[in-house]
Amino acid sequence: MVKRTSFEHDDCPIARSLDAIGDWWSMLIIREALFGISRFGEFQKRLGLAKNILTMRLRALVDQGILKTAPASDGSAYQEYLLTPKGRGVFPILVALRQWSEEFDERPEEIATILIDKEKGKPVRKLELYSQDGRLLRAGDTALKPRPAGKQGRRVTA
Amino acid sequence: MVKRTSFEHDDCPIARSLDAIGDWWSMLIIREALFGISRFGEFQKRLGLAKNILTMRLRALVDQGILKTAPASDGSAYQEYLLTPKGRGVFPILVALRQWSEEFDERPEEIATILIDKEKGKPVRKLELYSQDGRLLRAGDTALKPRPAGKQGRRVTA
DNA sequence: GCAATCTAGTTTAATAATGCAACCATCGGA
DNA sequence: TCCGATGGTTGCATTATTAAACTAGATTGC
Repeated sequence: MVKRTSFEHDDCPIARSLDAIGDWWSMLIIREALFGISRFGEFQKRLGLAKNILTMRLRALVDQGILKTAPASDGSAYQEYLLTPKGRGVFPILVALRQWSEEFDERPEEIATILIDKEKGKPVRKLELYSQDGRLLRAGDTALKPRPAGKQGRRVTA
Repeated sequence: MVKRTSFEHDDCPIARSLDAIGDWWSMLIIREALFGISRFGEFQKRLGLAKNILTMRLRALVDQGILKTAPASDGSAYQEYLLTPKGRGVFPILVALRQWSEEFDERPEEIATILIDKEKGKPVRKLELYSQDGRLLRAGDTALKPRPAGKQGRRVTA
């Protein structure tokens, strides 16, 4: 059985996130949604994906509480797809992906857009990870600790 | 997963990142690598993926400059896979994925690990996005600007 | 020095996930 | 009522992913 292995029940939070939004289209759909896209047709036109795939992705995102459907809003009798707080919470992930590309892509000149802050119109800073007492942390400065309460499998996957 | 439409030449940096590392396994391979895993067999054992897929993923990651192969190191005559700076640059993306799961997962009690800073042993802060003058930015506070068309200027690596 | 085993793959066959195109249903307007 | 747009669904061909079997060189045991 081939069964695209699901990470839904993995105890690694990264795997769990990937299970939810770790495919090519879901992230891009959320990206569009963050820019205000809400209609089926708009998603389809801007992303250029097959409609059946879009149908499935939207349904999955709704099922997971990342999007919610609302009955119309602009007069038309159709529905629209709106981000929930969980969906808006994906924003930092998208920023991280964007910044990685900006920093390491071999042809950054092909990147068409820059993320700026609306108020000043200047590029945003790089996302950075800090300790609770304010030190800048890099990968090597961090470690994983088993989650305290509860006892469950020890498959400590990084 | 069919003709897996490639985003390689898309001008959106998010799409470009996803094209490079946006599949389940690549991210998880990099996650393991960040924790020091470097051998084929170790990756295979810890991730439980098919070996042929691992072969292809490792090769793709090497081709993209995310991993590099080094001839042995622990004595054995085999090779190992080491992260390049580009590979280590994925760290914030993984942190973002982890934190999204921690914040929004429906069964957070199933998450086995917590990311702490080594020095103090305390959980890290949440990744946050700041403007150049230090204001905390949310999705709605940002916008996209076309990249200043132009010369070969160095780019937004800030 | 020979067999057993470990490592790092490749090959194969089956199955599951896409992509594309065509089809269907509903709504609003003329 | 007919027409076009929106929001899907269905079929079919293509491709990806998988588990499992197989290979070949390196290492270990004896």
